[in-house]
Amino acid sequence: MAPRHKESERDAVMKETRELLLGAAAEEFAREGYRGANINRISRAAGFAKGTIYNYFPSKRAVMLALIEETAKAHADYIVEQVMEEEEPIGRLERFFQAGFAFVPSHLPQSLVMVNNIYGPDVEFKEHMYQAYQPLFQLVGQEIVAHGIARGAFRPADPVATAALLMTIYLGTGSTVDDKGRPWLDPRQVATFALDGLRGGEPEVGEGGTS
Amino acid sequence: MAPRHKESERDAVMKETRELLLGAAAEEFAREGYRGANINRISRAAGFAKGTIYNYFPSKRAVMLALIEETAKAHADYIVEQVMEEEEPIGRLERFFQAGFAFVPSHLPQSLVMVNNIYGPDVEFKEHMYQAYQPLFQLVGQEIVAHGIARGAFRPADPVATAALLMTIYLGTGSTVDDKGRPWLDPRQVATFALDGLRGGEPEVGEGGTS
Amino acid sequence: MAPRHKESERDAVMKETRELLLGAAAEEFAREGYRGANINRISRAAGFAKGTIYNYFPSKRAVMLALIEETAKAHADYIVEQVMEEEEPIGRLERFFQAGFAFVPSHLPQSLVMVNNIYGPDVEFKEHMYQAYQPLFQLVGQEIVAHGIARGAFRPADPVATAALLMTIYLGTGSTVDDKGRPWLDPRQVATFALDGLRGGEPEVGEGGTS
Amino acid sequence: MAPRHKESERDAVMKETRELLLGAAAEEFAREGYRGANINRISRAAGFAKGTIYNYFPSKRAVMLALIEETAKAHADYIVEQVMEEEEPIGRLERFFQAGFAFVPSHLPQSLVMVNNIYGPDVEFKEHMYQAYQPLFQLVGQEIVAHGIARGAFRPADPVATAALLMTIYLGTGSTVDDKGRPWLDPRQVATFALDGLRGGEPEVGEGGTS
DNA sequence: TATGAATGAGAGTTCATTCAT
DNA sequence: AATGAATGAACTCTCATTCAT
Repeated sequence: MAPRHKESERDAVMKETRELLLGAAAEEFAREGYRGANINRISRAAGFAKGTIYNYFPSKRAVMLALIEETAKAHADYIVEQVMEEEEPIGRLERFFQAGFAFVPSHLPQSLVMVNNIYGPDVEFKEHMYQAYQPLFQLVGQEIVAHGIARGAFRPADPVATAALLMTIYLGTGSTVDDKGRPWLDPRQVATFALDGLRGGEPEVGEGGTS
Repeated sequence: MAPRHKESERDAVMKETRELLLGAAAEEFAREGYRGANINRISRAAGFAKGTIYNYFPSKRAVMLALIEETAKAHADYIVEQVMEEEEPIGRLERFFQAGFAFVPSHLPQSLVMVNNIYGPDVEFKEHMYQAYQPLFQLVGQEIVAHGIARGAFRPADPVATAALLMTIYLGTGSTVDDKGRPWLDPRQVATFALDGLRGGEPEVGEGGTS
Repeated sequence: MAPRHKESERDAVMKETRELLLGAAAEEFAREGYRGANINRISRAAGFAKGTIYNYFPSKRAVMLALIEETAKAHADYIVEQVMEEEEPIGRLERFFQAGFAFVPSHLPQSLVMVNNIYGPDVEFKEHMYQAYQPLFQLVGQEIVAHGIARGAFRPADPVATAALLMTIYLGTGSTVDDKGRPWLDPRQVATFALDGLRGGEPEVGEGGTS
Repeated sequence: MAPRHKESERDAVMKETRELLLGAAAEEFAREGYRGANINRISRAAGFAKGTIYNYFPSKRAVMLALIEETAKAHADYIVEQVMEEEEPIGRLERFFQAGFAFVPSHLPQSLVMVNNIYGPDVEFKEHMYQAYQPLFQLVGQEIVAHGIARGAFRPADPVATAALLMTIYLGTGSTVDDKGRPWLDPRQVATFALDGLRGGEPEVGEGGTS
């Protein structure tokens, strides 16, 4: 009944509203944590009345879950674009870290929220994170780790688990940039660690014993 | 007025009550996060009425701050005892990781809380963590990193920052042992990374370029 | 966006809700005192859920402060209307006392709260009372006291301070009408005192003496 | 069994402890009001542990009731001593006011508490005040008011009610000395009012009207 | 008699969510 | 689709009172 472009116009408006809400949510969640976040404040910060957010998400939890998904997608797009321009394993790994360290400040609230969820107490969010990042884990596992192992550049290891490790490292590293800029962790050094780790020296440290 | 034994007996009881409360707090904070934690539940879980915890700590925040301090102390004692039995740098580093990986499961709730604070949104807690861990950072920085650098076992790096990095690595690694034991991160591999990283291959990855 | 009537209709409803809440607050404060008053009970007594009052006032203190202001305004309107119909100083003073003694029973809870604040321990409330009553003090000071002094009907005295005294007298007098109607103080006699006091006989009682 | 003076010594100590507690209670009640007062703080301020006050008074209410009684007694003693030195009605009235205005600052916390109770919401305290002050009301009523009326110095009035009025006036006046010394009410002027009021000019103001 | 740890009812306040407009 | 008043569960913190020592 209504003209078709009206429909799609409304769709566009709704999509934009949704993005505004998720952006405001990222900032609120980053600043206050999930429990401390105020959903009314999110809706207001996005420029809407407090009830509006409930037209887009059924609950506060659903906002976080949606934010996790969106961020994982954006993250994956960003990483893939950068990594696939390179062919060599070492080069891909370097690209991966460059892209990773660039992603964090350019999506700071989102990154903080992700890290918060990784190490936070909420099991459902952790699980959702894990699911949402599967595609990226797979891709990094295949196109960087397995690729490098196959070419003999890296020592053998589980590709997906290693991908998770790599991402966790730079996400965590990037997130320790606190207000006062106190450098608990040094990104450069972290990257070096990771590269050395993948290339491998002798294996075996840990419970295994020294003998 | 009262005999001295009575006084010290009371002190002992109060000290134990305090420990019970902090133990219950660690579990609650680990399970629910700071914001989600219920201070009445903590007091009940420790075996007391809900008001009792306020005879020991003036506020919920104060409970967390005290827990951070206690844990940092226990952590430092634990690490130092293990590490100092060894003389060789590589041996010390291995001991450090063994002790670290052992500390986490033996103080799981406390460790989860620490990690949660490191990556959580509360700036006061972060700051307090940093302060409380200074002694351990110093010690690890001196007795492992600087010690190893001096003996040529490790490549040069800032000792204290490196100490923070090492601890963050195993704390974070140990804390991803979620309910289902899903191994996002593999401790052994992490330790290998770290050891390789300290021993060094070529430096330079990250923004710095290859030059 | 919404039609204008809707807006003003909502405004009217909110205003009425506010008045209901302040009315209930006056009764609760009068019966229990500020500290003893239960803000949930206020909201319930006004016909709302306990949280509703927080949509109108940010705190319990704010409710009291608003009540002080509203009452001072109502009080001033009431007094002014009565007093200004008369021209002669003595007549105005009589009108003032008539209006005052009539105001108290017709706004009994509010009056009790005011007196309670005047003689109560809360300095912020006292200060707020003083500020809120300034307009009435000024008016009574000018239109009754100074007016009467200028015409030679009253002896010279500071108009504003005298206004405060007069009001305090009838507020206090009216407020001793306790549940059992026990007449500690007799309004008629009080008014006589005040009139005689203003008209003056010999001055001087008390420590000083003008000689 | 125990020697007799030990007994009376203990009585003396207990009496002093009681006085210390009531003194601290007066200050706490004056500063915080009854509901806001903290009974533990009272016991501490008196130099004892928080439980000690319960060895002397069965409850917080009982502390206030005892304080009312003690203060009324002290007040009566003070007034009677001053007033009875004079024979003439006017002289007695002047003495009464002098003594009254002197009593308030020399027993400021107690006076503030009394006034607070007179105008406060607690009916039991009001009642207790009224009972405790009966002896003083009777005395002032007889020895000043009735005495003066009998000698033709004052106009006829109910002696006891007038006594209550006079006391209320100077208690209230003295109690408006707030922190900043803001003079809502001027003691001198108040005394003049009262004297004139007793001596009488024309009667009739108030609801009766003159017409 | 004095002590102070323990208790638990109760209060102020927050905020996710609902729903009539 | 957007609004915001209303709701009430839930939470932190206070403190009068008890009682074993």
